[in-house]
Amino acid sequence: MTVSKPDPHDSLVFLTNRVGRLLSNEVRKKLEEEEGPQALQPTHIGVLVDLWAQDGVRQQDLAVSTIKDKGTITRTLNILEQENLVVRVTDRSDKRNKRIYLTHKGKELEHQLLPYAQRAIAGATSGISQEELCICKKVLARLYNNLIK
Amino acid sequence: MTVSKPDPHDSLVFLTNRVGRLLSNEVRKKLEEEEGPQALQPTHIGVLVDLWAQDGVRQQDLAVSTIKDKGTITRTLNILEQENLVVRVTDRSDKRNKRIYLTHKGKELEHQLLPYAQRAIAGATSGISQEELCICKKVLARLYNNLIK
DNA sequence: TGTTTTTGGTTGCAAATGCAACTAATGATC
DNA sequence: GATCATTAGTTGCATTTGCAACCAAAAACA
Repeated sequence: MTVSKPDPHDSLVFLTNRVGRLLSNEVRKKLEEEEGPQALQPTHIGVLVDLWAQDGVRQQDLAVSTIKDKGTITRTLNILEQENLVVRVTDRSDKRNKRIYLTHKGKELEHQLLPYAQRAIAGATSGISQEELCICKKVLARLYNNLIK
Repeated sequence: MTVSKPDPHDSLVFLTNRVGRLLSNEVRKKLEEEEGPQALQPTHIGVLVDLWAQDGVRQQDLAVSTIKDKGTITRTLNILEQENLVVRVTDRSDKRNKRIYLTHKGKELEHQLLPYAQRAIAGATSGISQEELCICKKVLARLYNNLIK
């Protein structure tokens, strides 16, 4: 009986990781070309992305949603706070919690960054049909939801 | 004119990065549950994955294909060599190049690791139709090919 | 109410990473 | 053939990361 050799490059684990990193690099590269050296690390942007979806969340929530250690979140927020992109507000009803809010500058940044992400995606998706792309995103979203719980 | 607020969570950049990391973590977790603490880091496995597809390549090729700094590859290979998973062979016709070959142990590892990856994928893809999954992978593969050149 | 457990956030430490400077080998140009 | 430019790999350094130990606040329980 013949068993076809499994191709790792055909695996979802491989594909999502590589495409993810390549896309991030692409965004970063385009950003640097036009805006000069970037202080913001991928993780910093990852945290911001989650805050853009919803702010006022706790550090612990960010750790879970960004899939990072909570110590990493602490330090990332130190930097974002220095850059005046976010503020930490201690929860008065439960002083263990710190709620993270975007500043005006932090909210602005989304609009600045978005075009670069869109351009990177546009470049990468050229020659791929809209329907298939749409299905791909739908599947990824379902994978995401399956995995975060 | 109304512009719908862009949802970062709907972006390919976001989805591929998160799903990729979640899947990798899943594999790692399952692996540790059954095999105890793991010495191999994600990057190490990433290099191995490329070697499983084809070995005898140069360090520089690995740096490009794994999307990592070449210094990182040097150090990763130091560890993989210590673990007797790969060997470095200086190219006789061009002494700058070192060709990386899998050892027997290195080749074996693919078969050991694969079930964990497959189980992680099976868990994540439950409830998703085969066709859609197939399209998703096809699109990711095309994105990958668009991005690496 | 007093004690124990749990939870959110911070910090120390060791390992990993990207960048830039460096060395060695090859290729290009004169 | 000597000199200069390029390429592959290594190394030093500063930054990032995850883990584990820690502290403070709240919850659970007696």
